[in-house]
Amino acid sequence: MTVHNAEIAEKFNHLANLLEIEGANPFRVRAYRNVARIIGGLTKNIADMLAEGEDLTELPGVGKDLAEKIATIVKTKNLPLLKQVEARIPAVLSELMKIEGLGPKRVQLLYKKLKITNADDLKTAIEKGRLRKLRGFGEKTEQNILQGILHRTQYAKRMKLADAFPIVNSLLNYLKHHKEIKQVECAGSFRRRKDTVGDLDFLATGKNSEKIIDYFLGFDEIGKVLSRGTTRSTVHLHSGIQVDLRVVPEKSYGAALVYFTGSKAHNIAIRRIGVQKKLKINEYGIYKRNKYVAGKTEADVYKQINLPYIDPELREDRGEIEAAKNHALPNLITLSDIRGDLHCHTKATDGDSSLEAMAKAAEELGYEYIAITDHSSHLAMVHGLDKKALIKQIKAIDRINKKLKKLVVLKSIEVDILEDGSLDLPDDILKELDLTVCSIHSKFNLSPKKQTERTIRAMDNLYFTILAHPTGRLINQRPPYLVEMERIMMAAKERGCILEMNAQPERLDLNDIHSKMAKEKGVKLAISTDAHSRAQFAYMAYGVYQARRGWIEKPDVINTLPLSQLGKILHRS
DNA sequence: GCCGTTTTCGGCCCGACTGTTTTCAGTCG
Repeated sequence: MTVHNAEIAEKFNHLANLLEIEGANPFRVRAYRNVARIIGGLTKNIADMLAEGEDLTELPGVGKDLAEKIATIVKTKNLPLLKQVEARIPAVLSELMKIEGLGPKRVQLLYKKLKITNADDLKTAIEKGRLRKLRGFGEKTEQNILQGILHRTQYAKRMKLADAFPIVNSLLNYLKHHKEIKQVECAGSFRRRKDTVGDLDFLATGKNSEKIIDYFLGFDEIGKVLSRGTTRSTVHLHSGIQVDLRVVPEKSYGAALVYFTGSKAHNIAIRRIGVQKKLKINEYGIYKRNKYVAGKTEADVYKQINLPYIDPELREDRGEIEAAKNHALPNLITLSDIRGDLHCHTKATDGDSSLEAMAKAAEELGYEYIAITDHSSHLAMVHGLDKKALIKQIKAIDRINKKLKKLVVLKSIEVDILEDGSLDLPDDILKELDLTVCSIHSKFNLSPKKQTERTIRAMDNLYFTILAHPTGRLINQRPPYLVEMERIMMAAKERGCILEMNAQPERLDLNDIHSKMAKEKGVKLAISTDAHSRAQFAYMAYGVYQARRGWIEKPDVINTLPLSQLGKILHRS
């Protein structure tokens, strides 16, 4: 079994944490964190790259030493240096660093002086008043750490992007009502449209920053104020979500927006370019010999370092800066490019709305087509359709298409891929459909090899069109099932099959990295909502966000095509 | 540990806020 990129990245992150606690050279620690991030964002398997004889030192931030360490992990599944460090200090200290208010220095002190290695020990020590005897620790710090432990046990998970939207909108509405505030935006991973969001970073401009901070602290959803300065404040909402507000002058808005949108790695990369050009870049602007030269808009900031504007979704230091330098940034897909939805359900199985209601809603959205894809009978708990029921639905669609003027309803099914790779309905009925959406809903625990071969066997069926939610993950609920994604993509490409970017907020499957991988391999995508009600057609936005994070452009996505061209893609053979 | 239009050595992004301090370390983003 080959080592996954994520496992390699995890080893380096863990190593970085432990070395940081030991007080190692911070730049060496950063080098390990950096390589973890680079590997985590790769669209190729490191193991495959090595097998093909690629030189890993070509990767940014990877030199001779790291290339050797990576090769050792791939060969032996072990990192000897990590073993050595773990022999010196307990591996679990890495976990303590995740508690708010605890960094490497404090964790080191707690371990050295009080032999504390976990949150339970720490809580006991605080309750017995042992912490405040340490130099640099006082009563307040004790209480803050205690709160940090509590907060972490209650709100360990990042929220789904879709869950952030209503909170962001309500706070934006509140802030926009203050006359001192000129501009306000939610930046951070929310603005990069990452699939999950940790805390929310708001940015506002205005002259009287203290008044603005005061007003912010009057927001009625605020539970606890963690910090409060003249230009910045951090709070927890009643819901447990952390919100930061930063106030800067208007001329700094662009620079601050770049800074607060991140990612951190992207910021470091552009500041480094600044250093090369003898420019200092911070959240207030770009400075040449301490003189302000730009910062009002984001485009101004990028222009000063000779780069075009980079869309927030791309700002992960995953090649966007290189692409910007070469004028090769993607022209990202937008919601208005979408002409139809190729995956949705009706009352016939587990949807909430009738066929007619779904068609009407799609027409109101201005779509040219939708595919009705109810479940097949193998999914018994939703009363999936058998052949007879599907024939009945086909006839109903024929009747409704006669009535519709602007929209065409395509006949389809979300057909289960069975354990042996066969489809859950016979070919003689599948051939009557315009397309099929094929998915795995059982046997998630097969070995990666078996799961992959199951999927590829299914694609061998000439009536297989789209592979739905290719990894089956449910954010915060179920990990992706293990498949060899590169093999699946190559198989899809050879056979003319499409991969789905499922837009349900808890799925977003393919993820961003897999989307980018699909694009690089030339595999076409369908962005589909899997709507189970009329309202869920709106999830298309989340699918498009995720696709944008995966560098996807309009031509990569089949449901940007007019119906006349779509048919050619859907029919294989 | 990485890296090179000042460099193969000596740098490495930059600033706000808190708490425990008497001038600053630690943490966070």
